[in-house]
Amino acid sequence: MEDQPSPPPPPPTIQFPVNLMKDKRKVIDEMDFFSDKKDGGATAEEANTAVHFSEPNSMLNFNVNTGLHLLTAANTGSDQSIMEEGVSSNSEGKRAKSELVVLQAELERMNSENRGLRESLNQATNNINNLQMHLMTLMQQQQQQQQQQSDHDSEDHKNVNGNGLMVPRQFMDLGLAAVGEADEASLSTSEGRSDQDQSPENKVPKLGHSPKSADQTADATMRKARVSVRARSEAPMITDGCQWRKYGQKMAKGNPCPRAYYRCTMAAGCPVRKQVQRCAEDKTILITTYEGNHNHPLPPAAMAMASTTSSAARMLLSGSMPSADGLMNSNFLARTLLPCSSSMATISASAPFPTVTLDLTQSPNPLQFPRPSNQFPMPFGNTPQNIAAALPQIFGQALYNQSKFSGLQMSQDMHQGQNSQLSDTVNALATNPNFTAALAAAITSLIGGGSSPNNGSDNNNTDVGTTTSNGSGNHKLNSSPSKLWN
DNA sequence: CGCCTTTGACCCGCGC
DNA sequence: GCGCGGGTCAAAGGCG
Repeated sequence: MEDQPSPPPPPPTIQFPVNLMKDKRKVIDEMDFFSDKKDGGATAEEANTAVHFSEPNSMLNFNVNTGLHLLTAANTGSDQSIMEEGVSSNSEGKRAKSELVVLQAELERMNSENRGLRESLNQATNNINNLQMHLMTLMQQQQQQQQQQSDHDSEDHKNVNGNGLMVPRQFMDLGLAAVGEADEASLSTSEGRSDQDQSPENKVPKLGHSPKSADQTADATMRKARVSVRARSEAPMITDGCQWRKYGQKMAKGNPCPRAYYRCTMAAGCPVRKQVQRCAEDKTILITTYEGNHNHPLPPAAMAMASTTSSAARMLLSGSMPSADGLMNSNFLARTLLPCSSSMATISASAPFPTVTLDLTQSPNPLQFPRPSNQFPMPFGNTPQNIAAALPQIFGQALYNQSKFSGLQMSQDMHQGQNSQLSDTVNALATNPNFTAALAAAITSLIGGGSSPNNGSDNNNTDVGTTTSNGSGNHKLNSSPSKLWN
């Protein structure tokens, strides 16, 4: 119904039918049978329109509340007016009806317009979130590069495992010897792992059960590391930019609401799963649990959650191998890495899998962290769309803090010195109310038109083997990106 | 007709 | 070994 250019002024809704009627009348005038009726009707219409154009808005109001107004007029008005209305009650009723129709049409039009505006607003919000995400990813990349550089510069402050990957000393000290390798495996599991006809990744045995290789252990950990998001939402699912397909639903014990299982269908064999369940205590709270890492490039909106889950998994890997020490360390991490949101982010030791739980239901604006210079405020509300986009910031910051905490981070001065442009950009973002413009400028200055935003390698996507012919028998996957954006 | 959801069956791990 | 619960599969049906 876009044929009408949706004119802004209200009057046209009244004018249109008039013109149409006049035009039609001339044509139909040939037929006597219709001409009589049309004349009668037309006169009534014309009378209506005449009234409409001659009368001020008060007339419109009068017509809106026709019935009530007539009664009040009957109570207070003169007899003459009553008589006149009685005589012309027919045409009055017609006029009221037509006006009602017109108003309803107007209301409908405004509703649809409102809908469209809301959609575009959502889109704009998503775009902003995506841009934020890109900026965050770039920052993380830069930090990683600096970490690698600092690795060469000051080796006495770091632990380097056999593969040359840096491992936070803090975590190594807690007996997490496999972390480094696991981390590496998780980051690039596609590297020549034509390993034994390994069971599908979703059937990885529980950790520590069998003497698997470190790679497998890492895979299992990455697979099992989970990010749980609690958010208030009426929607059945939070919008995270990914394309999901429901593959199961179960009644979970202790919760009257069923738990739905989704798998990412943006690429064949993508191991990412998510579970969606309403909170038993408060059904307005939606609990979404993510698991795994995407093995494909993602649209910007989806990179948010991908970055989050991957970052969370890495954080868990760094701090919570399934040992008591690890889990204790995780809780320590949760408090340390997310100091301003201790009630918001928790790492569960009781869950069968290491799980980061983000509770976004408590604070009215939980994303407004007290922050160092490289953290973003989130000028948005706690909507499901924003939650997804907010998470990578949380974990990005967590990773940043983690690396800094573990002594891998270069000094803040050095960091800022090398990233003066970045810091300026971020500060501009933080202070500029015109966030979108500032963000666009920031991205432009940062990227300089160089990097492609949708490159799957620029986020935390683990390149989990595009060749992994997911043995889970999932062959009905569709990779058509037809509904990427819900 | 293809894609998606639904839903019962099945598998697996774990505790008793 | 058995039952329970979580997770996944896959046939069937719905929908656009």
